[in-house]
Amino acid sequence: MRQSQLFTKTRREAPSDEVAKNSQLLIRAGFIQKMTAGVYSFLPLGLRVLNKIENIIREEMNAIGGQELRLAALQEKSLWEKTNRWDDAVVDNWFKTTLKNGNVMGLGFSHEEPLTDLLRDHLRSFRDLPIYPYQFQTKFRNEMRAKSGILRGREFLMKDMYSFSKNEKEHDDFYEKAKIAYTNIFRRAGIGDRTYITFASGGSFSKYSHEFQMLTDAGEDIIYYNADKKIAINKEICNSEGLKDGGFTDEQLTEAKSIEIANIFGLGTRFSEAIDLKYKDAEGTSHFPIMGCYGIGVPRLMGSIVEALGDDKGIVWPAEVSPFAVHIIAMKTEGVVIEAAEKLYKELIERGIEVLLDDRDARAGEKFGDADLIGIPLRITIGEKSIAEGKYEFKDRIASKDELFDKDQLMAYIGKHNV
RNA sequence: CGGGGUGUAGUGUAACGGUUAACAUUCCUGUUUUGGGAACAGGCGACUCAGGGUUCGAAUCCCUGCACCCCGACCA
Repeated sequence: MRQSQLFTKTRREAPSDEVAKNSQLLIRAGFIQKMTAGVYSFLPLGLRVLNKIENIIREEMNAIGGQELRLAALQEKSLWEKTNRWDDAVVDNWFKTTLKNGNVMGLGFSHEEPLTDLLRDHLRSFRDLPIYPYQFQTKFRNEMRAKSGILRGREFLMKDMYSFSKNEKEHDDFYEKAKIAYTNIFRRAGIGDRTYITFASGGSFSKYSHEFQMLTDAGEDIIYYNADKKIAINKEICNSEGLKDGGFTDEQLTEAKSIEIANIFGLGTRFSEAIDLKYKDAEGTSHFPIMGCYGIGVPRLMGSIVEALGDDKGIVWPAEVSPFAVHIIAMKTEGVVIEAAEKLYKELIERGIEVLLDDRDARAGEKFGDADLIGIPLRITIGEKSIAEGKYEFKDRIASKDELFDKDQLMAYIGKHNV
């Protein structure tokens, strides 16, 4: 991509109503735009990141047997009445809308009901289990108060997986696999070192659940964690009973603010019973599958990465989620400089590397400033100096200065850090 | 949903109840520049959120609405 053709532009200042670091940087760098409170549009750069994150999640879900599908966003009343989740007194963040014929429909805030209902058409025998359908879908939640940029929106993309198992053991085995998959996701997204599997309350479905909490002051939760053992417990259940049930012994626990970027929990047979989803075992007896639910808010993960890694100059993207792998800065728009930059640009693209080429007619300071703000991890500066030496000026986003590489070194480095 | 605050060019800010609503930046023209947000000159861009009211006169004061932000509660 040529930066001169990118329709988004950076800005020096964030709008005054944006207070959160994640949305300030993402708006300034041209990744997102706010439509209204809690509702953001994703621009070309932002969508690239969203798609990168989505693909990491997809790969990890597929790796543990997930099958992707896509349910409808519009939800019908009668189905949700079966599980007693239609009434606004029970679920207070529904968005509801009325059809021309007067029927009321809801915009899905979660999808346990429609998926369970869908499976009534496909699940017959114990041979059909276990199954792990999942989707990426826009969720609508009528939050009392949207806040913190893209960390808590009223409309957001979510990956939600649901597991259907024959028995508790089968469910537990998968639940553990899901934990590992999630751990892989956050490691690949560059925040593994500060994300903790956190023993937490199970809400209305089960006594306990597991949250993936990333340490950040921008978060809304408080957890107690132990960095050495990589364990944590949510403050809401950090009492003698919770500690005992979570298997905590006498670890030193540190209190910290954190954000819940994912949550997994067992649903038991609450939904399969209410919606009457059954299968027959080898003896021909009917049973309700044991269900589990595994969610990740995609924009929230994106915002959390910005919160965690961004510095005073801008965003710092980990390699796997960066909108581009390499940012080439052409110091001039004419002569040998732009020729050399174009040549490298094409060469890298031929090697399958995603490159953003800053070919704008702008001054060096502005280009470097924008590059820092946009946060692509690898930067190559093409100018007369290095061309004369036959070298490439290379800089990691978080390094303090450039290094001079020859072509082989450069390609080797990019190959090693490109994903 | 309770409490508090704020709405002025694309963005950030200013303007005692009193000129043609100012400054910076962005953007456009031109000249000179060209390795960490250049200099000069010129120019575009605002019914001051909406609707009422007070006043000789309202961006400014009052009322209503809407929107946004913050704190809290809530977050299946």
